[in-house]
Amino acid sequence: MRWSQYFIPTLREDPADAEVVSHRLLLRAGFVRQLGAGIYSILPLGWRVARRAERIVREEMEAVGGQEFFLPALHPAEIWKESGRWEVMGETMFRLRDRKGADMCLGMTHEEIFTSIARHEIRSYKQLPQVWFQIQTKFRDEERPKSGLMRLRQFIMKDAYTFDVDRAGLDKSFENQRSAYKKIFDRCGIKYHIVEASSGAMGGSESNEFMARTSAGEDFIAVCESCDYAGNLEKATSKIPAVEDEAGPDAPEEFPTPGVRTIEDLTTFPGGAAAERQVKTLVYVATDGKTQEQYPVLALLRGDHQLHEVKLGDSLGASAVRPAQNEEIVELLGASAGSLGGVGARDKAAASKKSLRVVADNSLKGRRNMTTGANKDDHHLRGVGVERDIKPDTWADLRTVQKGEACPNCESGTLDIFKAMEIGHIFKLGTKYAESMGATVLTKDGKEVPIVMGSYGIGIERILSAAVEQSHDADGIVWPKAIAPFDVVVTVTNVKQQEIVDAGERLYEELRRAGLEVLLDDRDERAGVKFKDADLIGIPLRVTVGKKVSDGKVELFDRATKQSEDVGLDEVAGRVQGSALSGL
RNA sequence: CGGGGCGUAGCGCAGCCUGGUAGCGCGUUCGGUUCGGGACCGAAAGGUCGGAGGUUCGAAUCCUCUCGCCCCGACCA
Repeated sequence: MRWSQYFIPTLREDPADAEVVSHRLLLRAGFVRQLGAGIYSILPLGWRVARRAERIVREEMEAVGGQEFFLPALHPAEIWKESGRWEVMGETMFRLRDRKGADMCLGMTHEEIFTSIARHEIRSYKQLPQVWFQIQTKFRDEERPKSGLMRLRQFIMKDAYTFDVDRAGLDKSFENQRSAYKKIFDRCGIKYHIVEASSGAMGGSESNEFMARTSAGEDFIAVCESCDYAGNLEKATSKIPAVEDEAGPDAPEEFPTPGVRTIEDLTTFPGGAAAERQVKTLVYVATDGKTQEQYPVLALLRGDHQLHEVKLGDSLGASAVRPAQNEEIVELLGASAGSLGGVGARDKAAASKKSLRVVADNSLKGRRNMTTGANKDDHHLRGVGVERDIKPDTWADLRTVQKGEACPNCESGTLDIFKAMEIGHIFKLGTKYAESMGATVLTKDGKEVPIVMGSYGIGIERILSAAVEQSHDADGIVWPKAIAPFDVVVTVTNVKQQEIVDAGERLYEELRRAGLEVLLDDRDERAGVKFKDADLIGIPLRVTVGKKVSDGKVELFDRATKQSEDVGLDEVAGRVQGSALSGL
């Protein structure tokens, strides 16, 4: 490609609307342009990168038996009504009507469509397993599109689905996908962590997220510094030292605590208790995942621990949880936040005809002689035994892991916590869709069973964002070699000097013949402008053809290290080729 | 959806408070000098001031409505 003819609209100044690095650089370097909130046009340079990423994805999918489909983005409502997700997806689904008034939607994902193909065509265990995938545009009316290409309303996704006759088959398919994903992100030059994730109310027994570390990420993950343990904060656990309690009184004792509202207040109040000797009592309202009924929940934690709301929701099988309003709390327990406790809470709630669920964090197991609110304003109880006096309905992991705590998986490691963005997610779906949509096969012994499915996604644009987030400097993008828009840029420093131009042209041809993707900067611009632009768009290698050609030399410049070296014209092609193929 | 901010030339912004013929920088075009890290001089083109309605002799500026975008929060397979 000749730069003079190629469309690379670089911007000298930062676009006002771009906040995060990847957004800013992709815009400035001419890879994308915004059309609307969460809707982007991908320009030629950006499309080259996307196509290279897709190619890697395709190769690795095919390597584990994946067969590529191309499914519609426009779906009739019926199929979504069958799986029950026409309602579940709510406002996130783009909906429209055709000329006859029939409900339609734009696909957010393709479980339904693939399942419908499977149920019509797959009848026997002999046809399984199947691994199907596509690279397709997805539409999601996100409440808040943001951060450039990170949260889009229209985006390209590789979605794969596996179909197996039983759980064991699914486990194997899942493992195949997992290893394919590793290869994909390794090849793309993205550093990632595989974390255990909450599969939410959508069902599915197990899911792994592939998370790329970046401050622009939307999730927090906890990662062990010495072993390979990693978890999304909504799932991560840690080992914490146990607290030894002295034996307390035989029954809780109430005592007045005027003005005490917080855990902190009580630690300094005469006759109070240290935070780890208190029971923190939080009131939530949960929405049941199946019946959609709302009910109150008491979440109990150690005083110095923080609740993680997703964990609470998961422990209840709830589709949503929210903190209760103060009026609701008073109605339920007869006291305001600051004086709440689990002792007798169920009875108080029953008096107002509410059924209350009490969930306690695992760290409260066996604890006694603790202090907590008395459900009476300005009063607390001491000498409370959690099992003896509160009797929680459920024990669960509710607390938010903190940086520096001990790894739950190894002996010596501690956890680091940082932000990351989700670039891939693999799920064991099980039989959820097969059952609701009637996709069954006959087993060896003639039994009809639902197909066991897995679902696996990768956001293509997110590969671009993650790569830029992780690999850039003050001058611009530094593309990983495997997905760079070009392998090398040949910069002709002065197009008015024939000798330089001729040498550049010859080199351009030679490199192309060697099978490389080459960009020839043949623009009538000053050398400085060309260097700045080349740095900005992030081509891994630059060959500068300048005055030294009269000595038979050009300059080889490494974008990542900024090292340059004089190389003889006869050996450049070999050097460039070697470097371009050297992977990361 | 709640809170905040912003829509003025291709891009980045000023002008608005206190109404009176729309400006700056970058970019673009032409001429010249320059030519290895975003050159310089000179000339020029380019704007229904997001849209609609209103107040006024007169609206980018004041008022009402509306559309769009960004950020924070909530939300999120």
